[in-house]
Amino acid sequence: MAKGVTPKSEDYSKWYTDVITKAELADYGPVKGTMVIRPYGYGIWESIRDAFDKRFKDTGHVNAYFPLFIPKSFLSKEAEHIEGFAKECAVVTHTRLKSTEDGKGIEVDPASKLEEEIIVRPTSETVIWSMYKKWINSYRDLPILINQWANVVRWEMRTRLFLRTSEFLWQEGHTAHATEAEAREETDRMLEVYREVLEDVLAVPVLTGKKSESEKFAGAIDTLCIEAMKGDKKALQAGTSHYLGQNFAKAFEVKFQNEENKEDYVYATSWGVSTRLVGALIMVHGDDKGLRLPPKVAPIQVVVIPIVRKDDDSSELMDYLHPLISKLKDSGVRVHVDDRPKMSPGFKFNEWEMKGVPIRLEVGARDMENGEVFTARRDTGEKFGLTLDAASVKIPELLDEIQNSLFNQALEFRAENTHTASTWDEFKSIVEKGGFIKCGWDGTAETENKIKAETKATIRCIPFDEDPSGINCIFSGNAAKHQVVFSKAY
RNA sequence: CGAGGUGUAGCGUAGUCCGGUCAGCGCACCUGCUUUGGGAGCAGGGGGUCGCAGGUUCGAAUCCUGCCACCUCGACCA
Repeated sequence: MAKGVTPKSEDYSKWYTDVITKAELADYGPVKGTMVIRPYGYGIWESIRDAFDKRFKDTGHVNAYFPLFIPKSFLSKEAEHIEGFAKECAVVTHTRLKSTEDGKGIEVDPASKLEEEIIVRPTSETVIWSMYKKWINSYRDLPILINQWANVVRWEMRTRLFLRTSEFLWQEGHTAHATEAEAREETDRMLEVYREVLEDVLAVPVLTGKKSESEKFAGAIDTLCIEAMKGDKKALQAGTSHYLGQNFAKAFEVKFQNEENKEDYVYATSWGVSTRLVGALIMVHGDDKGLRLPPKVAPIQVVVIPIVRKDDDSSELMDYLHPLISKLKDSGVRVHVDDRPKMSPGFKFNEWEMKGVPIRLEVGARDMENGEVFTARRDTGEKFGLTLDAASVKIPELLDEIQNSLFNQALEFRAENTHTASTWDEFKSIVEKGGFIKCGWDGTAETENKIKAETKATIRCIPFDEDPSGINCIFSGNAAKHQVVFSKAY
């Protein structure tokens, strides 16, 4: 591994890609805009995925899998929806390759052209609702609470590792309900699941709220969202939960008979989070030494680095450590012993710091004599000795403490960079400095567009706890309809 | 699709103006010895059709032509 990363303050986006490549989270794929998630990065995703999956199941959902390929005709059924995705769909037009005339190359076989082209899913609403039509007849068939873990493809022009790639992994929940109230309740419930996982597991504080008309999902009635603040003070949409009303039910003619024996269209929701969350994790917690992982998602929570000098007996050291390591493992701590020979301890320290491991234990002859392990915290950089006996109890406590400390650091950072603006000049100067801006908005798309054109800041959300009474629109000066949060976003 | 820029080893690069011991350097990699508490040292070693295809020339990484690829910047996207 090469030396350090570009400092955050010098070039934030360079810092970001440096951390990803040097911590071996991901690499660029051979096709532009694609990404290989390497084992260490995938390990983080697995922790995130498992945390969500458990909560989805706990709230009554089941997993299923729908096809990657969608008939082109499906995409024309919900006008707004297709409008939103048309420009980024990959299309399958042929089904075969053949050798070229000279036998040296390979080319598309024109004879294999498809009658109806096939779309690679950019999201699965359409396939799923085509199936729900077959499965739903009566209110007794409802609700349907299905989630799928899948890859989707959105042919993006400008990509960034984890934040926006042509193909990404995600989870998409698609539920069908008999009443609007029930569907809206589901939308709220899943947003709350997202908030909880982000804050309690990823240690990323988020704002919760609703998207404005122009920022909402194509095809939704309402889009609820969680928004995080990255280390560059810009906003990152971390998850969305949509109330879709009867839009898709009408497009796919999904009707059911209700308890009064009347026919009605089904009410829908969809909600998703993606591998973008790995990017959020990096940007929210990382520092100039690399990643800092919250213990709950860290593939390795404690790394042990034995320090073996020339005449030392390494097996003696391992005997010394063994009881501690097995006690930690028994209490569910993910421990890794880095016993690679011929690598200096200093090199290992830096490497594991780059990879964001929360706790490092250095153990050599000196510690053995003292009956200690030398402990270093990744979040604060603090170092101290722990007696061998105390360590097995103290380390799990320390992991909890680090989890909290990372959350609190991020919360503090957000608080420092969240401002209230009451005049347009004030607004503009805060946009310059970066951060979230709380202010009034008259509720019109016109105002929203003008603000975006002039400052690049967008409405990130209308927070649930807004209080628009007595304030005016930051731009038009009219009475505010909402109190919103503006920010530049990724 | 509009405007710039770059292609030399896995990565980063020198050389290109002015053809000729220019195919070199750093990192990484391999071997050996000495090391090991914050990115070890020394010695030796492997690896390159100089983006591709033509052309000019006694001779091309270098000059000419044509391709190709990628990067950066401008069009409501987890």
